[in-house]
Amino acid sequence: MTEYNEKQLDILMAAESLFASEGFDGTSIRSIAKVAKVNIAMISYYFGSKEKMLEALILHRTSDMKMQLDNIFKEDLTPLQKVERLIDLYISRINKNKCMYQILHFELSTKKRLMDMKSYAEVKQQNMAAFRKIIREGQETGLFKTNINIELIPPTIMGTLVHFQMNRPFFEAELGIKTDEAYENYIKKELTSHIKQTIKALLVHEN
Amino acid sequence: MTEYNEKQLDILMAAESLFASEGFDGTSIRSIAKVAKVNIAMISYYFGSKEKMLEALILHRTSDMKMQLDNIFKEDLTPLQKVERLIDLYISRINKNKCMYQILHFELSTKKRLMDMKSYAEVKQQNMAAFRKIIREGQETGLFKTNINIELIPPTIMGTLVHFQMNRPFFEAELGIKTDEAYENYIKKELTSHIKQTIKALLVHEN
Amino acid sequence: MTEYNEKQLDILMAAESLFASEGFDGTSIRSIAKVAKVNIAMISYYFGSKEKMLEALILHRTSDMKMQLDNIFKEDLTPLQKVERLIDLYISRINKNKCMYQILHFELSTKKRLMDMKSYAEVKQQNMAAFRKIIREGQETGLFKTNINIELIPPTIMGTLVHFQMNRPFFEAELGIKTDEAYENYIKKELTSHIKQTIKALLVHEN
Amino acid sequence: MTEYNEKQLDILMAAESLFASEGFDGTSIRSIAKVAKVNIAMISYYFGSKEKMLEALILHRTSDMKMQLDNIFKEDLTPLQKVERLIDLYISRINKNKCMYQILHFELSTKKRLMDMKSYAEVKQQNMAAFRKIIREGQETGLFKTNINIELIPPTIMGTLVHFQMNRPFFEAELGIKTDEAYENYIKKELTSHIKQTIKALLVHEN
DNA sequence: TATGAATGAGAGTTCATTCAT
DNA sequence: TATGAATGAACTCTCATTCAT
Repeated sequence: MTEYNEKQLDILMAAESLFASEGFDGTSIRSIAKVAKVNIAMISYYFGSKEKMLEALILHRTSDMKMQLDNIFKEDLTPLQKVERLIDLYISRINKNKCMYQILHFELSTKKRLMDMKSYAEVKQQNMAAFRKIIREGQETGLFKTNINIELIPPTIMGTLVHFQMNRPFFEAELGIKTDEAYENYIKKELTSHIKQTIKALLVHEN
Repeated sequence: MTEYNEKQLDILMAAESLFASEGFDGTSIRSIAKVAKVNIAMISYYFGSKEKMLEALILHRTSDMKMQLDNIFKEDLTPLQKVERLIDLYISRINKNKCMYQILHFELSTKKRLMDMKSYAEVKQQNMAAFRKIIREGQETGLFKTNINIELIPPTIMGTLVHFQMNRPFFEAELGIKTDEAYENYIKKELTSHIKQTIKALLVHEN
Repeated sequence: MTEYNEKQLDILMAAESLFASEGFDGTSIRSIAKVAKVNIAMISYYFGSKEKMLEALILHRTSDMKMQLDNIFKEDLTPLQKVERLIDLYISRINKNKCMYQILHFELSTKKRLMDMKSYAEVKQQNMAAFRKIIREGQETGLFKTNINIELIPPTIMGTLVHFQMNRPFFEAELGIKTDEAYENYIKKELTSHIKQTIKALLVHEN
Repeated sequence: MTEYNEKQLDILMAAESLFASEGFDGTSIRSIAKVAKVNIAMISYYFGSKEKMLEALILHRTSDMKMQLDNIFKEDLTPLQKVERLIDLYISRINKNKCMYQILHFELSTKKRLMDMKSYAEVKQQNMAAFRKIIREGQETGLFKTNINIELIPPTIMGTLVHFQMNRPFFEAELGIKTDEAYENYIKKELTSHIKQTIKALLVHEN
């Protein structure tokens, strides 16, 4: 949870944006330095290396994510309401951290990054654990079906959302959406609603 | 639909594998040449440039995908059976072309590849069209619900599957899977079953 | 004085044009083959190498030049008339062989071409000899001044002409000339006249 | 008029010498780096690219040339003396900047260098203007002939000189000159004298 | 005789990083 | 602490040439 000074944050934000749009290997530290308006040597100087800066960036962002779950459990909600709240949380988080998810999504899939992904793994484990807890709760009270594979619920939610984000040009054409705003709106309304409907159909006995 | 000779295919397959695991920018033509056991100059010689080789690769693979849909419509199946067949087709296709999907997934998401993605877009449009047709058929016969967003069904299927593929290390740990074979098996059985169950829950009225 | 077949001549002419405009090192055998519409391997096959083709080209063109001098001496002309005829011959020859002179001009000045320039040197020696002969003739008959450096007359003629050719963009601007035709015309009239006037002033006593 | 540090000047001088003897395309940046005893990457680092370095070199040298003309007009000389002084200036300048003239001479004649030659063109225009001014002055005072093409005087001077420089091997043989020193001496004495005599014969009425 | 396929060498350029200050 | 200068390594691509047919 190291604290970064302003220049360091400039670098991280420039890197985040560039890594997301150009990929890690496709981004040179020169371009990062240019966007962040700092000296080229600063990156190695502050973070040690390009790779270590990526680690720092991921750590920085994922540590943000960690402490948002607990609130859901504090309120007095039905299991289904909790699931819906969790879906809302997912979507808003991914929307907010689009760039970071883009990076994670790709970098995790290449075998060469041997970096310390513990932090991110923890976030995912927490999510999984939260889901498991809520669903078991719903199953115990007889609200939720029991013949379901709990571990595959989060990938259904996340996967649908991420797929929709990453194939944006296709869906823009398919759905006749033209502006950034309209796309974000579609996600917030239609896609969110669809995902909730899907998970609900999977979990809850019909009427 | 150009035909390639053996060496050209060697190059394309080496590139496919490396691009998938290292990314386009992370892969040097030297490493491709090494894996394909050809001279470095061959890549430029055959394909013009690294970038054009990627285009050729994508074209080569996506043109493969195009002609597999029709069979489903020829058989005499219920709409639900057709949907399930379609899901099977998706999964086997993605499993078979893991590398290409990995590449497409990333390259499509970076803004810089302006290459001709028509071929791939057509495949996706065909898939979407197939789904639309089947689901409308099911709706007309009263089997399927009508309050669903058809366009978001394919991303649900694809997204779930791709997410599971790309976060493999996490799910391996979470599910205690250790071998490649076991992971593939899990996809073929549990994940396939989960996706079918999900889509069915979404489409069909509970009895 | 080897005879070349049609394809070989195509190659030589393509090479001549490209060498003149792009330089020897700036011209690839690929581009020559393209312009000449022959297979790339033909150049090495016919001429042995790129360098040897240049030699062949120079030999081919300079051997053309060799046999044009004698006529002047056959006619019954005054020494001054002979000088003027020689100047005309120079200018028409350089105009006709612009490309070759451009090439020679450059290639001769780089130290690295160790090629056999005998043929071209012979042409120059012949020219020099012709001049010497004519001027001595004029001096003996008292028509020409005797305090002149005969060896420096040819470079004065050639130099003026070549300089005008090679700084064409500058003189076009300076003289307000806009078309190829007008430039050629200027050479044929004004420049030729100027050179003759210059040489005459140098050689002949003002009456 | 940018100032260059020592290493940059090393590079420029190495490049000048190599470009002159090998041509631009015939010179690799590796060889420049070797001669200048700097790292290969320095050339791109300092000048951006090989081509830009050539531009920098030309600009550097031509800007030197610009400010040498004025002195002639300050002194109290007859028009003929001024012409002779101008010829001396030309010759010494070309002798001093042999390499640069060699480069300019060739690069200007290939169509592909679209670089900013303004600086050099200005030098030439200044020269032309100086000549025009002096000759008109001589014509007005009745010293110089009026039936002459002023624009063609500079190319006569320059052309003769350059031709003599570029065909050095031929003239060495023809004149029996064997050393660098002797050749330079020949230029300073015989050639200079010949050019002056030529221009004088062209301009001035005999005795 | 003629050629498409293939190649090693080398081109210019950019890279992440280090070093002296 | 901060940075401009500098660098070796690696990059993609093109070169003239050769070889098997």
